[in-house]
Amino acid sequence: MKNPPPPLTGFLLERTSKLMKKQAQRALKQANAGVTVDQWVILQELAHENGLSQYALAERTMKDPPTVTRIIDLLGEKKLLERRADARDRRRFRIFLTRAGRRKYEQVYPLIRAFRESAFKGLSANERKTLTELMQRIQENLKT
Amino acid sequence: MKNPPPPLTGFLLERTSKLMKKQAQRALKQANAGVTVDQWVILQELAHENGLSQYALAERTMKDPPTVTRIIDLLGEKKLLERRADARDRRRFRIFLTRAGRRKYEQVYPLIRAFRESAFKGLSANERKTLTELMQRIQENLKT
DNA sequence: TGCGAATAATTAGTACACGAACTAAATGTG
DNA sequence: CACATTTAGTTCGTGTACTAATTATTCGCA
Repeated sequence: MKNPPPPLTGFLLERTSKLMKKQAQRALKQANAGVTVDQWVILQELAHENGLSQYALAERTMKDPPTVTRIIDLLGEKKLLERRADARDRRRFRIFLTRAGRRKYEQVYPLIRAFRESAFKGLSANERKTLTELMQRIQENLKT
Repeated sequence: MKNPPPPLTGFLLERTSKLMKKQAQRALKQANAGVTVDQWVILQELAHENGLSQYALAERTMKDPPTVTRIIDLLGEKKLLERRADARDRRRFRIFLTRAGRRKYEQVYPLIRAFRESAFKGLSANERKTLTELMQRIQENLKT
């Protein structure tokens, strides 16, 4: 059986996003950013709203709670953020960037921004909008 | 600092593909397919061309050689494929589906097909084409 | 008020991703 | 032929993903 390769529309998306993540990771490493892409996503959320709970972070980053726990452990070891107990709900932690964490965010942000620019280079505003819409519709289809 | 969330065009792609993979995984599990998505991708390539080397499989599936090694180990344990030495190049293995492997492929394929249909439901042929083109252009941008 | 259900976070176990370093075999060039 | 280079595959270490199960706390509601 030697048919032509199947129409990999499904994996086209996966491959593209995988490639994007890999290249972003390289950019971070080459710049000695000291954080991974996934760690940076957490920093980013906190930079925009400090004091989120781990569950909130998990939702916003599309990661699972155990994954967030681990990433926060790692970022905590690097002193980029800290857990503080929530006074009202003792099950919960609220996560805060440290000063070093905010500095890290501000240092790395331009890199990520430049990376995104290069990834979407040549796409018109209209095409970017189309892309966003298509992604949203696919996500809707999947959220049965 | 409580700005609105940043424009996550980069992560939109990642999130969509992550969601897609997660749901595909669930579909496989619910049907007791006995293989993961990544394992299935390998089976699929072999179903279309049996006897590929591990490097060829790595390229076609966008996975790294160590990853392919591990997945092939796992599929080998399940007796779905087997390594055979290449007579001409003793460094190389050629990977062949077993009869059980081919049966597995044929059993799982309709599931995957249905899943893809549901993911892209409502997208016109034109939109699918646009999506493919945009993915390709982004990939080109990244392959510098 | 009390007790079952839901929630926040963690732990454990398996699978995948990726870089780096390694082995063994094949290839190329002088 | 000799020796450096390349290639196929593996091993190792770290980081991420997802499921299931566990603990502690809070909520819902009779």
